[in-house]
Amino acid sequence: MTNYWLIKSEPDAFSWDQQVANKVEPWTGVRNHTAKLNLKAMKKGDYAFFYHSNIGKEIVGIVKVVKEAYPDPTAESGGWLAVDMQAVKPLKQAVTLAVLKSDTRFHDLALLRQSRLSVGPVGAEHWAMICEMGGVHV
DNA sequence: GCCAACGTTGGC
DNA sequence: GCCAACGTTGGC
Repeated sequence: MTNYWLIKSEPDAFSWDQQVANKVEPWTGVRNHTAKLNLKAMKKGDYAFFYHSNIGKEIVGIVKVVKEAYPDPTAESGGWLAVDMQAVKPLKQAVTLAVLKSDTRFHDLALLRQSRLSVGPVGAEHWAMICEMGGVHV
């Protein structure tokens, strides 16, 4: 059973272009318990949207989980977790936060309901709709 | 630059 | 255990 997620990154700190260049990237630095639980629930092969917060405020690409949760090497303590993400493909057309907010079908999307959550789930229906809007299929 | 949301800290 | 103060995130 494949699950779908959305992960946020400020492009100033780590952008989609860097994700593509690096191919596989350790997703570290999550310091929020709700987000950590989401990381823990990720299975190898799950897909995630790559969202640019602050600058762009749009979904720009798709990544997949290639390594399930393991202790975050950037945390000295606290039991924080990381996963490894691999770039899959960019969206042909970025899907902006403004568009998602203006569409009532997305009102219960975690991204909109909890704006500060950096790792959140995406329902299968939402996933399919956003892929269609982005002009991609996985 | 401001502010809302929300998590964390510390006094009691 | 409650809650005020404070810090951070992220949209506008």
